[in-house]
Amino acid sequence: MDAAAFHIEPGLPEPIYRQIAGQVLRMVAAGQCAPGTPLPSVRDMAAVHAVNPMTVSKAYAQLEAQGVLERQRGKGMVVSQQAQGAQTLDQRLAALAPALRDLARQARELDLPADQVAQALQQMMNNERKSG
Amino acid sequence: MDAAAFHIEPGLPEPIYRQIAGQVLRMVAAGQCAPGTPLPSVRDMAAVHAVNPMTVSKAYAQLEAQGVLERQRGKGMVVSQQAQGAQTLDQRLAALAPALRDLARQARELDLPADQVAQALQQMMNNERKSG
Amino acid sequence: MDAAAFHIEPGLPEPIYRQIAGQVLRMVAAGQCAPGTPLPSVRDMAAVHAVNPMTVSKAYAQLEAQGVLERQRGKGMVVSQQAQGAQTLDQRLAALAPALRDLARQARELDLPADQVAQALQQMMNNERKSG
Amino acid sequence: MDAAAFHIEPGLPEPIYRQIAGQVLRMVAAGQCAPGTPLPSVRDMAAVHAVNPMTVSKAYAQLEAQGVLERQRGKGMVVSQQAQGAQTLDQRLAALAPALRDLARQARELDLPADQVAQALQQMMNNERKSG
DNA sequence: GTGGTCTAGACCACC
DNA sequence: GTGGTCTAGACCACA
Repeated sequence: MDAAAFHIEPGLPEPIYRQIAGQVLRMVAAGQCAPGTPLPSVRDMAAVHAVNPMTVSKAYAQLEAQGVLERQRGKGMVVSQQAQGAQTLDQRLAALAPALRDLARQARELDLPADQVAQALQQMMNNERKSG
Repeated sequence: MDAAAFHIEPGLPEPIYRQIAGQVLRMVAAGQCAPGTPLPSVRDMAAVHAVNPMTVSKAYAQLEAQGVLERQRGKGMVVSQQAQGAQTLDQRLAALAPALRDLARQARELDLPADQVAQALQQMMNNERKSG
Repeated sequence: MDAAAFHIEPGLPEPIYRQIAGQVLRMVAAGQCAPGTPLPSVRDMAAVHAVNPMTVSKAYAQLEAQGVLERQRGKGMVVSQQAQGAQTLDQRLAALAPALRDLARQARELDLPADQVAQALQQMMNNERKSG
Repeated sequence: MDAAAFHIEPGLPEPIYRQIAGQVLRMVAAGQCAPGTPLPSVRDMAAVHAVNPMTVSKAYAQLEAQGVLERQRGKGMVVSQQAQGAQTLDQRLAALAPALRDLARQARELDLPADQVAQALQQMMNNERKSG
């Protein structure tokens, strides 16, 4: 897992440390990084994204407390052995549910038809897969 | 526009005053309240949702600064004449785009197939239409 | 003194009733209306400027309390006999002093040279005399 | 930019938070503080001027919404990169125009000669430069 | 250390 | 009746 693989946007309402933690969480859940996979060092991550090292450290510490990461003395953080990676599709969909619910509420307030919104989302995901 | 028509959830990461402002914004954009429509008084809104009047006032003040609301001195707030209400479907979809983009990114990180996510969203919107 | 001679702008930070009272005060001080001169009726003033009659009434009441206006039963308000009209130029300049002080502070914060500001003000007054 | 550089007067009709915002605006426009310049912390400003922190915060929030200030999370507010600082003399004069117009109207209602008023203003500005 | 949010309550200004 | 302003103080989130 390279530091450059992360996408961080300061100025977003979501705090930086949570952006980092969220991405790690989701990538682990998707099975994109097996137990034992090393994470970018705090120093690297901070340098690459021009962010305060304490911010990166906070994200890692939180993930460690959740049991998603493990600290290997002298080596840094790695994905925990007990991290439940490669979850089923349903489990991962469930993880997305709150965000979906919030979006659905906003769409309804905008009086948008369900199929149009779903279609727009699908297109956006396909485009991102190609470009991003 | 009745105070009870608003849905406020404390404890959400999104601050209350922004929840209110967001809902007004979307309802105006959807054309659900034409220019001149009066808003619930600060005191009513605060009482109905068990919230501090200042919190409601903050939402209104922000919308006034954006030109969405107008203050009628001694009477209350109304939807501004120059507020761009009843926007086209495309405009409203565009207003939802940032939220869609964010969701798409999360879904991709969870390695979820686009059609599945879109389908889940559509179902959720249909269910909300019945219940909510 | 005709109702149309007044210039009222809602939406200005200065409250409407004070705009009215201020104009009467200054016009009396300038000797533009002698003691006994009748003022526009509350009803007329309110109709002409699309303002709440209570707002006009409040301005008049305040001026009456200051001794600038008198209520003549059945006839309406007139400029008071004891109103000190036609003040000297120095007196009238003194009345303008607070506003001048505030403007001077703003100009200083904008780092504007005194002569330029004074010149701009003089031009603006001359132009207004022609047009307004 | 030091907190002591600000001049706040409670009891003035202009609310305190607007006094602060106005001064920042004018100082930025005058180029007295370049983009990136840090502002006094909310707490400092509040303490120095014996004002509630929320009042200062309100001024800053409003300026941030206008794009004049930027929030550096965890650090404080700085003058925005996109803030249009160091405006030309004409631009700054234009910023003063509404205030000038209002003053001109009052002076005209007092039937004061333009040159006398302009002279009084110029003297006041020169005196302030010495003392203030 | 920084700013943000919210509360409770007071007082004012306007219509 | 309406909203606006300010205070005092608590608690949170971020870096």
